[in-house]
Parts: sequence; structure tokens; C-alpha cells
Amino acid sequence: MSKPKQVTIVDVAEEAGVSIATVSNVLNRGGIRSSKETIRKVEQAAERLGYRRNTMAAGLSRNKTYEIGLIVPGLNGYYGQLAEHLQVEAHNRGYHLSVFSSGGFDPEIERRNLEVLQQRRVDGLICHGLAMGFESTRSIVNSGTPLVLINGWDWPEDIAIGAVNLGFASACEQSVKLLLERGCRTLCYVSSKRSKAIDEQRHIGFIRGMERYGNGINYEVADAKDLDVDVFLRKMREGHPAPIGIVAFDDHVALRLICGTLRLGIELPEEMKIVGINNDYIAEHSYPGLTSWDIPYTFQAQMAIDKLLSKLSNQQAAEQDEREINVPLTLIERHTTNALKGGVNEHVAKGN
Amino acid sequence: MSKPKQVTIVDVAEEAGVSIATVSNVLNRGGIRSSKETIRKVEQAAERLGYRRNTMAAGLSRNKTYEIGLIVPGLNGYYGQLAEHLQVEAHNRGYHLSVFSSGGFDPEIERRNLEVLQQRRVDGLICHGLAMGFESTRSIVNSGTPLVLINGWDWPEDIAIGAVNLGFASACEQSVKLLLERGCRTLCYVSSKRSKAIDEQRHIGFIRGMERYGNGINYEVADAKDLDVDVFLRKMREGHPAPIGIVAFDDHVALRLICGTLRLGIELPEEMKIVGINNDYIAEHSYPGLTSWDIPYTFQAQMAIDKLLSKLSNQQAAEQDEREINVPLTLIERHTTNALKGGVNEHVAKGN
DNA sequence: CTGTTAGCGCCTTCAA
DNA sequence: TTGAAGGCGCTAACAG
Repeated sequence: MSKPKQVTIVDVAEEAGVSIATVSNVLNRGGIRSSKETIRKVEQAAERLGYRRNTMAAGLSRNKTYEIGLIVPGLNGYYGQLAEHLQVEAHNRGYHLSVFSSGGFDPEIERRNLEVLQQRRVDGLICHGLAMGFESTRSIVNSGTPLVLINGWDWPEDIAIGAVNLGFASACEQSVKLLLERGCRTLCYVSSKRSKAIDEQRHIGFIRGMERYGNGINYEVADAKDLDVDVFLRKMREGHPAPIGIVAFDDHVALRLICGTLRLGIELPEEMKIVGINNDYIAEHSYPGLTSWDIPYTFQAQMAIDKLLSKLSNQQAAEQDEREINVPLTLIERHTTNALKGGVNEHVAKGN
Repeated sequence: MSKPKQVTIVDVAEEAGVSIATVSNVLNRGGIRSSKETIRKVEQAAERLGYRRNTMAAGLSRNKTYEIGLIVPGLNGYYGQLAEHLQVEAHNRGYHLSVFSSGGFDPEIERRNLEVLQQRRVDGLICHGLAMGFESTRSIVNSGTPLVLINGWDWPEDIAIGAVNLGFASACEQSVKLLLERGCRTLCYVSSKRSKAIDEQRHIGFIRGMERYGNGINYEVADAKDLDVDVFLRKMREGHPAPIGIVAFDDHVALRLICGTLRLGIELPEEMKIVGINNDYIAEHSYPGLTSWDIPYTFQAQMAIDKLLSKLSNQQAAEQDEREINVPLTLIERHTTNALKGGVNEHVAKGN
């Protein structure tokens, strides 16, 4: 019942009264042209029989799968969006994207996923950062599968053929600048250490901003994990010159902070200003509206796929590409940094 | 460079000084046992050569892929979580889950995804609802691939072998009951029609709640899309007896409403009470904390995978299963329905 | 317990 | 333009 005798090209050939080679030609948009007549016969036969090409057999025989493996740390928020866009782009280019989540940043699961993907003989790999070390990665990947990194900073050349990185660092740097321009006299970065490299970039950007624009102003860094928001906010308000400016790891963290200010009756943006990252649903719909950095998903996805595919076809030629592509974010300013006249809900730029 | 001569079992056999059949036996956890000695030799040889089994070849030859296809409307929020959990469960059972998003509820993309999955000869399919009609689905799936539905209500028996449905209807019904118990004198369901069947279930539940517990009380239904929250809330407050109770399609919609009340200075929960669904990050961290329904992801994922796999092995025997499994949600009450004494941030039950 | 031998379904020269 | 034949890498009987 469950496997009712697959229809193969043999059946189609028979039905159409031609050879299997002909069927194969006709069905795979001919590298070789056939007579109108044959084409029609074959297509009709295939249609009639409900023929469906067997991907495995095809892949096996031509030693190419048209499959790309993706490993991301999860499927929520940014990662989910990214995966979805990559999937679309891959499809557009005739590839299938196999999505794997490595559940947080678990190196063990990463390993396993990589292994599975390799066994499937994917044509290429796209990985979002990678929790496991350079060494492990090298040994796994150096078997020849091209690898493009997303948000992978400073990886050795011999492992990845390139990276497409979001400009988190400069976004954070600019956040600092913005907050200072808006009059903040104390700044704080609320980090999320469990996000590894991503967090590191933001941290770097924050520090750089302070160094460049801070003029020796006071700043702090706190980690979102296990952070008691109320205690934190109270301490910030009491111990430091106002207004306070906060760069949040992302919009989720920012939401917690915003809610804290509401709870404690801290005036936003007068006493405190917040900027997030991601320009999530949250940023647009929270109250007050959250200033945040918008991510060009489509662009990043295209870059990544392009880079991989060009490597796949051009063998070497693609070396010319700069190894790392930097994808800049766009600031969407809302009420948490800027009291607009017309009403608390207006945007400087339209959100998402 | 890119495809450095795959290592095959032939190479391993050679290196180990045995036949390829032996290698195959040893490597695929023996249906047939071999001598300790041979096992060691083969494993070492494989290790030394960096052998990696070719999934396609294996699948082709045994006519079984150990791959399960998943089609969900997206990868954000609930869907992403679900996909992730399904992936884990599938892995635990030795299967690979191929995740496809059909970008909203686009029937065209769905078709294409289904087609691709079939061409890969997946052993089974798990689909979250399905935007395309019964007919299309039937014609695509009736070729023999077992299909389990998730949140697919009322599908014809001949298409799917069963469904694992979240109890949205009764959750909403209970939401109504709760709101009435908390003293609401007007109720409203804020829907999200673009979510099709899911929304329908919630609507049904809401209506049923009103019929059962409403005692002829006034109620309304509004759709979240293009909804001007402020106008809506103002109208609700002015035109109807307070307090107002709102059942939101999900926590995202609820967030918009909560922010609206903050903007307009409506007292929560005194003048208005809100309950969401999903128990998202938002629910836990919004201010005031949002009463919501928690989803047993792991359980639902297990049920779905179990159902599919049992169908795969037991051929017919599994018929005994009830066709539809109902997965109940759990209420997490927070401040939007219940002014707790100790402080606005306490929970009746611990969130997520 | 190990080796031999057919395929699995398709693609790809190479002739015809 | 079409057909015949040899593999792709692995598994599954069946012999030894």
C-alpha cells in the first residue's frame, strides 16, 4: 500500500515508445534537442503515468545534488527569518535548502548536523557562525564542501570561502553616537553573552563608539541573562547622571527594559533612552515605539547564496570576491530615543 | 579541488582487506554480525580514510530514505518552535526532517514544496494545515506517501492518516469563561483571518464560549489586519459596558492591544482585560504581564512523529489510533486578567 | 561469518 | 535525433 511501485523513466519510455535515454533528455530541459514530436510523446506519457523524477538516483549518477545545507543556532526571530529568505533565494536559483537548527549553540549538535549534511553530499554549506572550534570545523569541512559563513567574523581563510556579515559593530557604534547626540550622559550596553560572536561584535561596536564619541563619559555593560531588570534600572537611575542611554542586545532584551521603565515610572525617552537591534515586530508595536536597526534579510540571503553558487560554478575564478562582505543595517528611529511632537506613535522612518 | 574523489565502501573494503558486503554489514549496525576482528579492521579503515556513507546511494538501494518532509507556513514564532521540536524528535528516532516554509499560506509554493519532497522520496510528510484544497492535496499525496496533519481540522480520511491538533477552540472557550468570571461585561475576539483554519478554530471556540457562558452578553469580532488599535479601543470603551474582555488571536496581536491601552491610559486589568495565545516571550515580558495559553511543543511534536512512524512500520496495524489527537493548552494567568496584590509582575503559574 | 552478484533509477558517453 | 550500455555507491539476497 505504502510504496506502490514507483514510476520510472523505464515506464515512461515504454509508454512513449522511445528509449530511456530519450526520456531523460526530454525531461531534463535538453542539453540535447529532440523532435517536437518526441517531446510531446514523452511529456504526455510522463504526465499520464504521474512520473516523478527520483532525486537520489539523479544525484547519485551526476554526482551533484542541488542541495545546500544550512546550519543556524535556532529558528526563532532573526534566525528563522534568515532561514526563510535563504530558502527562497536558493529555490530561485534551482537549489534546495536543507535547514538544520543546532539548538542554541550546541557544538555537539552542530557536529552531527554537519555530518548528516555531508553524508547527503550537499553541494555547499551555509553556516551561521559556528559554536565549535576552528579545528573541528576544519577537519569536517576540509573534505571539499564549500562553506559560506554568515555572521562569522575572523575565521581562518582555509576553512570558509567567505562570509556575509551584518554590520552589528558599526550599528552599535552609531547607536552610541545617536544616544550621545540625544543628550545621554551615561551609557550602558545590555549584552547577551550566550549569543557568542554576535554579542561580541555588538560589544566591540559599543566600546568603539564610546571611545570615539564618548569624551570620557561613564559607561557600563550588563548581561541580560539572569538580569533583574527592575533592580538594574533603579540602580542606573540613582547612581548616574541622567539621561541614561541603553544599547540593548536586541529588541527582545529591549522589550524587557521598556517594560521595566513602565513599571518603575521612568519617563521614556526623557529620563532614559533605548535602542534595540533587529527591528522586530516588537520594535514596531511596543509602547513606546522602539528605535531599532532594520536588517536587510533579502540582501544578506542573496549575497550568501550568490557567493556559494559562484564558488560552485567558477571553481577558482570567484577568488576575486573580497572574502568578507559587510551588510549594513538601517536605523529606524522611534519614540524610545526621540520625543516626537505629533504623538508618541509616529516614526521617523516607516518600520518594516 | 571541490570534489576530491569520494571515499566509497570499495576503498574501505580494499584498505581493510575484506569484501564490500562485509563493510556494508559492519557499518550499518549489523543486521548480520561479524567477528570482532573484522569489525575492528573495517572501522579503522573507514576512520583512516575518512569514509562517509552516501545517503543517496543507500536510500536508492534500499528504497527508503529515513527522511520526513515538513511543510509549515513560516518559520517565525509558533511555527519555528514547532519545526525545531519536530526536528529533534525526528532525529531521536533516526530520521532526518526536511523543513519547508510555504511563505505565508501560498498554495503555489505549497505545491512546489510537496513536489520537491516527493521527488526526494521522503518516507512521510508532516504538514501544518495546508492552504491548497482537498482535491489538489489528494492528487499529490495519494501516490502513497503517508501524511500526518498538524492543526488540520476536518480533513477527509482518505488524504491524511491522522492529525495532531492543538485545542485552540477550547482554549478560547475557556478564555471567555475566565474573562466572564473576572467580571467582564463586554467581550471581543480580535482575529487574524489570514491564518485560515487556525483562526477559524479560535473563532469557533470564542463563539461557543459566549453561547455557553455568555448569558446573552454583548460580543464583537474584529480582525487584526489593518486594525487601528487606538480607534478600536476607544470605541470599545465608549460604546460598551465595562470592563471589556478581549481574546486576542495570539500574543503578538495582544501586544498591540496592550500598547494601545497604555497609550490611551486605559487601566489594565481594571477597565479592560486581555488574554493571548502561545505564551510567547512577549507574554512573559510585556508590561503588564500577559495572560496566555502555553503550548506543549514537545508533546505535540512527539505525537506527530509517533503517529507517522507507527504508520510507516505497522503498515495497517496502527489503524487503531484515533484519527485526531487533541493536544490541550495550559493557561498561564498574568496581570492582564488579574490584579495581583504583591505587584504587577507576579504570575499565578510560572511562565515558560 | 564472509564474499558474489544483482539491481535501485537515472545520467552520460558513444555509436548508429 | 535516438538508442545501447556502463556506471554512481550502496544494500540485499544467496552462496560458499
